[in-house]
Amino acid sequence: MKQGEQTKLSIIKAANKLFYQQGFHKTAFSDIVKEVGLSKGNITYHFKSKDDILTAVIEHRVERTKQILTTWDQDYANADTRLLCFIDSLIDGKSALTRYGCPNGTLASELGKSNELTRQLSHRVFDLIRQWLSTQFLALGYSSEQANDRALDLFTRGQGICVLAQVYNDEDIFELQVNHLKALVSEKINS
Amino acid sequence: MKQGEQTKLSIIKAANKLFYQQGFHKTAFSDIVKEVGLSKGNITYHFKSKDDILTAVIEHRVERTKQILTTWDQDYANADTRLLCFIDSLIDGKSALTRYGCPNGTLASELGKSNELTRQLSHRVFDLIRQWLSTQFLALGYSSEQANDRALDLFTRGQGICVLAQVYNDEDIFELQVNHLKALVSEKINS
DNA sequence: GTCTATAGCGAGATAGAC
DNA sequence: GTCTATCTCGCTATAGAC
Repeated sequence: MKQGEQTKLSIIKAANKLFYQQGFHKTAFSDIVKEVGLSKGNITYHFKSKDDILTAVIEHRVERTKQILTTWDQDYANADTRLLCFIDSLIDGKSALTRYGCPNGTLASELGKSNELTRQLSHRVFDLIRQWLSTQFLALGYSSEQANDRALDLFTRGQGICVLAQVYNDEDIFELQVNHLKALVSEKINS
Repeated sequence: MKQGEQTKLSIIKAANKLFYQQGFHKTAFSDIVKEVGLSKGNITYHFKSKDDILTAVIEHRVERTKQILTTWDQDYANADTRLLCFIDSLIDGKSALTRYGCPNGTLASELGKSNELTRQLSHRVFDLIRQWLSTQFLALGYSSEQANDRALDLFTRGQGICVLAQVYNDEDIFELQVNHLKALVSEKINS
């Protein structure tokens, strides 16, 4: 990787972290400067505005999500194992998810209010995950329509749990509720 | 109501609307000034800072929520009717809920990241609703523990639906998913 | 490609007349 | 209690040296 690309990536990672932990509007350009440890001018050289950084961050999240889903596809042969793997990944991230909410959900909530462009970008991450979930349920033997319903339901509940757990700042609520989601995977078809 | 109180209320209502539609950090003091139609100095006379306005807005939401729940308690005798009324109120508000998300959920998501005080204030609105839901399920014959579970589940799903519907900007997803929630009320006990 | 310096604006908050 | 005028600061963005 070229030096410029490396710098760009470090900026994206720093911004990604701050947008997640503080929110987009609360995060100032100077916060990113501090976090990444380079000069303000240098960052502006790579991204001409804060909105440009935001776009890059969301693109980065899209790519990262693709990677993870592909890895799961490669590592696990069975759809139910994959789905449980998805759910376990929520448990693994419970500390951050409880403290800051879902990275994609909270960003979408914040930006969706005012910014149509970024709402559509967030939309893409959501689609990736929904489609992947739907594909797994399809492999489990559900009909196309049922699989979509299951995927949407599982996803919706995951988002809701993140909101509630954050409000109550309670990892136990998070873990308990997420474990309930496992029933959605193991339930009998047409039940 | 005294004149000062009236003015205070109009400021709170304007801020409430803007915090909902734009988010807290995106809403500038001057936005509130424009919305309420009074001078900047006058607003500062009633609330010395933006954070003060925020606190008042949340208090206002708490009181408003109490009012609504009390009204439902008075107007409907049966717990299942009350619960359906809650769900129908979501359908009624689907346009705004899809466009801007849940007022309490999105505010909590935004503020919970950084501000412990306001996270706890949001917490109060959530508790009111959760407790009320739990009370209704208790009246339906569920055990105390089951009633709490049902309430949390219903609430969690409602929040998740708001997030998804906002991301996709799709009122149909919203209405469809919310209608699914009615099953939680009419399901047989211990099912 | 990275830096320092600064421009220009709008934010939140204050002072004081009426 | 409401207004106008103003202050100060921190924000995003730009210019130009190295």
